[in-house]
Amino acid sequence: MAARIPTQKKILNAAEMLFSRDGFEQTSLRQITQEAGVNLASVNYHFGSKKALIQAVMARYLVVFMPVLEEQLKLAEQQSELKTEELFKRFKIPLAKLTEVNKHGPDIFLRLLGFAYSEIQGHLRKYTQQEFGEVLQHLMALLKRANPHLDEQQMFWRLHFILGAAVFAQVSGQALIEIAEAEFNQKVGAQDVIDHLIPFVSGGLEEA
Amino acid sequence: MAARIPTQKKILNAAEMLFSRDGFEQTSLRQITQEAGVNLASVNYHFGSKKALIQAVMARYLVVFMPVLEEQLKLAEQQSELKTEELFKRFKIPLAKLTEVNKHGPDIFLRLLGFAYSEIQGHLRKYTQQEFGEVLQHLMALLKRANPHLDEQQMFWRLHFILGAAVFAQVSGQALIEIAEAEFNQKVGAQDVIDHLIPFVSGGLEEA
DNA sequence: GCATGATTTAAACATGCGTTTAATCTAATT
DNA sequence: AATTAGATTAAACGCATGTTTAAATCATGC
Repeated sequence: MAARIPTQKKILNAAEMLFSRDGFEQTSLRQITQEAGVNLASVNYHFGSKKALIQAVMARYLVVFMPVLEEQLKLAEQQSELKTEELFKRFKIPLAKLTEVNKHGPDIFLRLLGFAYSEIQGHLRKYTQQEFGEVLQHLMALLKRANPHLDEQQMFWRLHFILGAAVFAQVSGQALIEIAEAEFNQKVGAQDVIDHLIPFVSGGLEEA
Repeated sequence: MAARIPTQKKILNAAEMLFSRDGFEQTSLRQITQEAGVNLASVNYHFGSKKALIQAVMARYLVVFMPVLEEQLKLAEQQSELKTEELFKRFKIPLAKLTEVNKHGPDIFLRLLGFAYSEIQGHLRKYTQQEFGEVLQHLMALLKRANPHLDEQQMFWRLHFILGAAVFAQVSGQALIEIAEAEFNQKVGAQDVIDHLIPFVSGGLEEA
């Protein structure tokens, strides 16, 4: 018993935990390797660089998340009437799928994504844009169909505001959740935050 | 002629330019002092530390912005009917006042504020909260009056989403503005971004 | 059971940061 | 003109980071 966990997985798990808690830049390789119980040099041996490790951590979730999201958007596309809020709600399905990667997969992934966007590291922006670009354009097209009363410029800015609200909610997430829990005396999960977020961004986008 | 500019002001100007362009953490004292044409050690001599320099840069704008904002909120308070969008629009007055500090004062201040909130440096969070806390609570109370249909929890989360959208818009600001200008063939200022932001956050907040 | 290639290890490397030091220069006062 | 307090300077300090090195260890196939 005590199935031996390969070094790479040990590193990925420790990195994921620390990245999602503190952010990419704020987490050092020394913290990661200590947490993982492996040698400092093994990150560069197995992954090549910190950048590559970050991408590997993201990849574990993206390969699950992306196809399911794309599938959901295709389903939405086939419907005759297209409502904004319904479109956003479809994000919940690929998100829920991430529990298969990790019990707290959805929470972790959203926080990672938040840091990926808020830390303006070029390589990460390029990477996520590369991974997300197509799907985001798909989403944009559908949102335009659902909101024909908005012109290109309004749509452009509002989409980025939405992104900002979502990212900020995740990055400030744990601190905010703790405040909310203390304030309202009830447990709050990342999923609950999403449930608050969806009507907000829908209302903001649809506003005349 | 060629009125001699004191070292402190040279440092503040250079720091402000670099901080608002790249963020606080991303800007080193060596960059600042080189840009200002002064010695590296003079920052610590005149300001004590980098932290203190950051606060000094913020202070030049806060001392102008805050009293005018508070004044506007007081005016809003006296009105019988309180509309969300009108409340947000009142931010434009203290913001416009910042042109007295610097021609691009509003743009610069908003970006600085964005970085102040997105970079989770404890001391900055504490500082801005200390400066802003009272006014933010004032705003929160007024928004509650304008939106009696929302419960405490909805209000809590939506306010933070709004903050996120605003912060993100400013931090990603220059990149987004450049994209928008290329896309729509017209000049875009930070003020224009605000004009797009206000209906979005108003709609999002009011949503049933 | 040994040879070989993959892995792990401790140590050093190179770089950049904020800060401090101590000497030098400047300008006003006596 | 000498003194003195303030301002500036070049250099170094101490620390943390990601990365690289080269030796030691491990595991696997013959």
